Amino acid sequence: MSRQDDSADGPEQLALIRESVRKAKAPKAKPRTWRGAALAKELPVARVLVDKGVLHLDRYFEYAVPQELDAEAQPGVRVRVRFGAGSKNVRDGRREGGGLIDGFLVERVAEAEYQGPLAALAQVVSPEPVLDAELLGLTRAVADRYAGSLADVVQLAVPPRHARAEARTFPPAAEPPAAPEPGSWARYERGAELIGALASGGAPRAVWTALPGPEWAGEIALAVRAALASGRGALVVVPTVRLAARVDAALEAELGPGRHALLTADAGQQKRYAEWLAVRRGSVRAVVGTRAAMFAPVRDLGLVVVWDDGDAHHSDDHAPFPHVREVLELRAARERCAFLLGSLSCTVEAAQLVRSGWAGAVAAPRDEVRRAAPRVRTVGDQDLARDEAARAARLPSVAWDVAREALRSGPVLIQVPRRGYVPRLACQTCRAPARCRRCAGPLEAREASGALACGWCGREEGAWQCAECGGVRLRAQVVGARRTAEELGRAFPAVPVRTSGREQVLDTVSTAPALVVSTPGAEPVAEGGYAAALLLDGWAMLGRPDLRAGEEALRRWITASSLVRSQEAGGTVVIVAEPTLRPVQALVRWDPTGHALRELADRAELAFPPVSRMAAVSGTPRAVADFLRAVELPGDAEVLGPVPVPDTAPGGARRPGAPPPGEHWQRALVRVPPGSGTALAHALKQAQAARMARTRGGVEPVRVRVDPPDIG
DNA sequence: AGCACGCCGACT
DNA sequence: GTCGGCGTGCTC
Repeated sequence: MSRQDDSADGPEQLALIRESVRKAKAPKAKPRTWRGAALAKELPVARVLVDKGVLHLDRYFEYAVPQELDAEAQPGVRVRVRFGAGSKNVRDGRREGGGLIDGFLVERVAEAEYQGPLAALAQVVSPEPVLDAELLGLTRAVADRYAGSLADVVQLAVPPRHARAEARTFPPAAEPPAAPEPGSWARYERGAELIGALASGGAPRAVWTALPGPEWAGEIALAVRAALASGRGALVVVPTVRLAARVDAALEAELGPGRHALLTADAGQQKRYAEWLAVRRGSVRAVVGTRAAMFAPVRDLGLVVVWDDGDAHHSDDHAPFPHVREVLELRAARERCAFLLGSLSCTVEAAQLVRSGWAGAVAAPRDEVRRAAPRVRTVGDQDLARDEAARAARLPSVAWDVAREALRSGPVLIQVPRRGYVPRLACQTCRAPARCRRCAGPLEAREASGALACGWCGREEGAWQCAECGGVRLRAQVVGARRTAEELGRAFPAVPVRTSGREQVLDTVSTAPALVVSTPGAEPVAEGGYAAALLLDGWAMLGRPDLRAGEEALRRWITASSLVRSQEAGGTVVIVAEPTLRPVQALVRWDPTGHALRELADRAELAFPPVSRMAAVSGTPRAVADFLRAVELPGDAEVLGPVPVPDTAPGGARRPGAPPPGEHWQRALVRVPPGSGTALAHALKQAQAARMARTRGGVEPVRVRVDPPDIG
């Protein structure tokens, strides 16, 4: 179909197209929308990403561009269009129905691919090209990576509009700062090299194992400054608002005021959009924020940084659940910029980046690590058995002694597992998990009565006996933060006890002696460092039936322990856990990278992620079976299961994304070797799209998730 | 998701 | 004949 020249009936070029299609059927159809309205002379067709759920995965819809919108209807702008079956009702010359909905103008083209008649753009909401070519490319790559829809990813990437913020004018960006000296980066092998490469416009990729202590935030700020010095922009993503504030302060100190933006979801809509616009318009060249900031439209990006990639906050909680580390990897590759993954600990994925050669390792020499880390002492089962005091007081005497001694010189941190995090009960003697006799689900102690019951089927267990060794005693009672605080308060009556947890998080504590009871992730920073830390109930953190249990436990211990003074300054950590366990040994030796490398080797042997790529397909048994039959998987794909999905998480809480109440779902895992991840995602997306298209004839939905988080 | 279209049975 | 059931398919 060719474009008509606009001579006699110029205003109606596209209407002619309509007529040629319609001629056979309807006598005449000239929609009111176009009557008298001229169309844009150049590129009169707009491709629009319509924001309308998952119904049409990644399809663009074409609209005619009226002349008066020609100038503003540029790629990337938000538009409003009529959409819906009602707009097809043109027989009597009326064009009604089909409400106005939002969308993004993706591109302008000369000719429509769509064979039918086009409707006109109703409105350009604002001329701000929020979804420009770069961001479109990134969001599409993320959607492809996760077998998700482009519209879903765009929703994560572009914050809601706020007109007042848009009307503001933004000052031009300040001149680049001078290149920094390496400073405390000199403590790391290849640290100075990294800063030098950033400052001179290079694009190094590094996995950085940070030394314990609070310096990491300043070190990130220094890396950002180096990237800015090269005339480029920089982006830092941290897991929590609290850490964002810390890096924010470090950036302020390094760059001075007004040189960077803080992008967090907790700011109000107006502020959030204003900051985002300041970045988009190039007024601000450095950004720190929480996970949504991973899409921040930084101009001429020179460096992306992700801090503590093991923190679960880095997984978005909206479909398709992209992970900050993965998205920033994509950005580093697409925008040819530097990539810095920093952590006190080390994930298997980070180890994999180094192992594969994609990134280089930046770490301190052993003796530097030993000097900076606290001394770590373990209390294992044998110690506990010999320790009658521990029985009575629920705290081993080593811990008492260390705490008493440390309280002379400063605060002591006590880390206790969060309630609800605590997993299944285990046999006192052989530590085998206690399982339900009927369904093999995890046994739990009922909160109110203390009675034993299955976390899956609810069956009560009156007379448990270990299936492995015949033992009849269970180890269980994890003491909650409040109870621990009370007991410690009685034991040290002269010392103030403070708690930091879910409901109230303390940011800092002073150098004065105090007992600080905290759940993981909520540990306050102590000025000058804690004199000691007690990591209680270590076994509970390790008992989770999760592939990541060891890595996660180590990460939490290291995070808490790194707030403690160095060994030289007398800092001590006591951990109540078996000294033979791998993560415990890694803590004692302060070797998170070694731990991750060993875990990685195990995963490779079992063909588990990240050495393979996995996707989960869940739904009713029939839906999963139908889906698996229809999907055209790559030849090297392997299907595991399906198996029933428990609708409660360990601990009894309804897990997010659980099947609708009353339905019992199944889940299959699909696994492919490295290199076939893209093909897998593509196949899943195709099958899902085909399914959506005829979701009417009683077709039940399936949920597809690439990189499922809870493989156990 | 809505909403219209279309191909079947009960009605004025 | 025609009104209206809901199963099917489309939305530029």
